[in-house]
Amino acid sequence: MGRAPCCDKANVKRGPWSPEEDAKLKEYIEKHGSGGNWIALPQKAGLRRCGKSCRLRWLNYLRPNIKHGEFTDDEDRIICTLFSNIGSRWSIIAGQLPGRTDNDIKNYWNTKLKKKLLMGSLMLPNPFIRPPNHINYHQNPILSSPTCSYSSSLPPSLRYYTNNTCYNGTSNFTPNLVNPQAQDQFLGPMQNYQGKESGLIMFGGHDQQAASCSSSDGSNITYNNKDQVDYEQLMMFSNGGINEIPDQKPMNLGMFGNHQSIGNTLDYNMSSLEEIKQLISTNNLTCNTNLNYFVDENKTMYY
DNA sequence: AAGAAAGCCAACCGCCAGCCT
DNA sequence: CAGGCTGGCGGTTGGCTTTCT
Repeated sequence: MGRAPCCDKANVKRGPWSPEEDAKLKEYIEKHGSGGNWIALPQKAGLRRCGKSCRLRWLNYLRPNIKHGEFTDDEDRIICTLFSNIGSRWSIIAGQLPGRTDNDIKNYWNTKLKKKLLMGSLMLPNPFIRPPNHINYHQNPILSSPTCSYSSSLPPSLRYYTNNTCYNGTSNFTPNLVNPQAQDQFLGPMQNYQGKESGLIMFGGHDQQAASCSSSDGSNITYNNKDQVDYEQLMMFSNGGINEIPDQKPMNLGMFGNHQSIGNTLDYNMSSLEEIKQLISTNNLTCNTNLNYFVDENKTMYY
């Protein structure tokens, strides 16, 4: 037997809220509060709506001090920095942006910010993306390879490098790039920064709103399932090499998109979820390479 | 000018953790 | 302790708007 529905769907109104409904809900909550029971609220307020719908309407639209309209550059940077640290924890991110809702931020990220970042119009205080003068191509065996090429239409700091020779920490190898066009989709800025190892940024995910990186794109980064990628294959695109990671944490590895976790067994000097939350709560939003990832007790890596 | 495609975002869906009985 | 209920959350959808051809 399936789960009982939270309301009688045949008898509740769905779709956009009318001004009259908004007024009823607002008036009721301002007078009585939600009473800690959203399921019972619509009946008390005289609304033919599902309790969940009321809650969402209140939180995302009606409650006081909601900020609508354009996001500022500062907000952009905070969202990107937090996303690179903790992933799509929209409610946590929203907690750092007074007046913004998780839904707003999620929509903004999916529709605009991801693209803005990709096009290079947003510079981040982020180790993934370095100003052009910090790139040292010649110390990077991938980027100094004669087979390396990049998309010149993008600014240097955001060029997507493609390469037929990669380095796995020990030796060069030729990856199995099935679809040459796919290379541009998953090879993010691979840069050498002040002697540190290169990073990889993946944009996109699997759904219609994601930019790229679908499992059908022919890339040689393969997904074990919707949420996981094969960690070692991902590492192959790191200049640093797998063996260097645990001690020095040289990897600037970020994932932008829907991927939530990467299964692995590496024993990092890890940052816990609590530490991440602490970081957020103290507003120390400067991106730190130590916090590009963390691993939970199940050894699932989060980005 | 009109149809198609892309963008945008409010709202919905379903899962899950935590509380309560 | 088990099971039901609820709120909270992230992912997804669908329809309206805007832009492109």
